[in-house]
Amino acid sequence: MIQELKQNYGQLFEDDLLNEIAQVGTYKEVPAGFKLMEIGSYIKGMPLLISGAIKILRDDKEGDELLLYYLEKGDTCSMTMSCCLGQTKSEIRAIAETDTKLIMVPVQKMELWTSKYKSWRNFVFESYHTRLNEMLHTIDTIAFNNMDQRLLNYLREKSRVNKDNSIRNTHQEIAGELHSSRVVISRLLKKLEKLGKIELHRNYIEIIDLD
Amino acid sequence: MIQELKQNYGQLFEDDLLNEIAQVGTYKEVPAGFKLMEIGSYIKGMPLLISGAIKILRDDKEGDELLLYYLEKGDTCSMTMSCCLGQTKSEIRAIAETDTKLIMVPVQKMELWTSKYKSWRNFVFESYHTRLNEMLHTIDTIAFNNMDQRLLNYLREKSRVNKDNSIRNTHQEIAGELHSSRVVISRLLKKLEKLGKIELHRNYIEIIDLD
DNA sequence: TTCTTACTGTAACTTTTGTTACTTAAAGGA
DNA sequence: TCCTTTAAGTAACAAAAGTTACAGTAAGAA
Repeated sequence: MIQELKQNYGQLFEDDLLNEIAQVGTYKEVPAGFKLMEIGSYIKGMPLLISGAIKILRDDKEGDELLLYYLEKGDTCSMTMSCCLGQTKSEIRAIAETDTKLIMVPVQKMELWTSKYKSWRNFVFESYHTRLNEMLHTIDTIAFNNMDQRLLNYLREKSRVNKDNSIRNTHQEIAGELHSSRVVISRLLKKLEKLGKIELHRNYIEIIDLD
Repeated sequence: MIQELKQNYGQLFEDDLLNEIAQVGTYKEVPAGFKLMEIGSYIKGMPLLISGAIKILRDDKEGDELLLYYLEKGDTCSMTMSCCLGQTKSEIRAIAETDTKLIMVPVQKMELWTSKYKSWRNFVFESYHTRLNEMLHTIDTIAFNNMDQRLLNYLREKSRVNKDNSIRNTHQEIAGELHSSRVVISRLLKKLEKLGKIELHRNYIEIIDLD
């Protein structure tokens, strides 16, 4: 674990902190689709991502989903930190988008490290910063774009985080993450196919050119 | 200023910190409508709200607005803190919703206080926490609700923040903050009036019962 | 192989939201 | 007072998104 840590967080954290993390943290490998956090559940640990990607989702009362953003290598979950302080329940759901390697750090250490290590403090602030901006971006997308534009963004992002030119999802699943309906998504995808941007297949979508 | 500080932040901060704030901070009273922050501008200070309310707005490329949330007594602007660290430009616009009293703290002090005062650190984290949740709530509203529901929420919030049963805005202004069009808002307001929830007048809306 | 299930395509229709255009009316200045 | 400006009401239409229903087809199970 310590090599993984040094490789990914070596420039960020001082050695003392790296050692502490190695001592109390647990290394985990989770497969794509693994649920790391459920809405309403209490939070035991804070994830430090080594590789892979985690998608963060929000639910409405009817249980419909909405994809907020992805966490990637070097990211942590600001929501988790945020919740830890208030001892509140999770407001979001976290699911591994790809096979993911991460280190789980017990939340109790949070406050201690925050006063002890400047680098940790900076890391935490930096995380909040990127997360707030990510949320702003999410709001922009929802508020200012039509569904066709949102769908394009979605395909681009998904392809990027998965490092895969094929989107291996059904239209139903995509509709869920965009909080739309299957028929609407099928319709718009067909339009994109006619524009030569994608190719539709059963269970996957081949990206041709999304510009 | 120091009384204002003690009254509003006395339980939160230790005396040393209160004194430091009093030394370097500047007390300000701004009238409703005053622009405190523009998108793209650099940030000089961090606001600590004493009374009143500030609305935080986001723009799209065409210059259309969207109301994100209000800052109130005891709040500060996490976006500002967030920007300070990265020395980046403001992503949002801040305009006084009501006459507002606040203390402006130079951003240079941020980092120092963060390591020096535990109470400051907690305050900053707490701010991030509430702001992230506020953003989540904003996303919920936009993504999961129709315009009529959003309008209802808007009227409720506005009335609460202004401590006023009349909404003193034109339909045009409301449409702007909800990122909709005047005609749509007029239409929905008329529907609410017919339901007996509000009364429409020129330049203001009387709230009857929003439940 | 056949059968069943899940995924996709598409038509027809509804609802919601946005747009254009025009009218009426209130407020405030000259 | 009249005139100008701005706000609000409304109709008619257009576009976007959601819904229902059903058909065709690929994939995997029996």
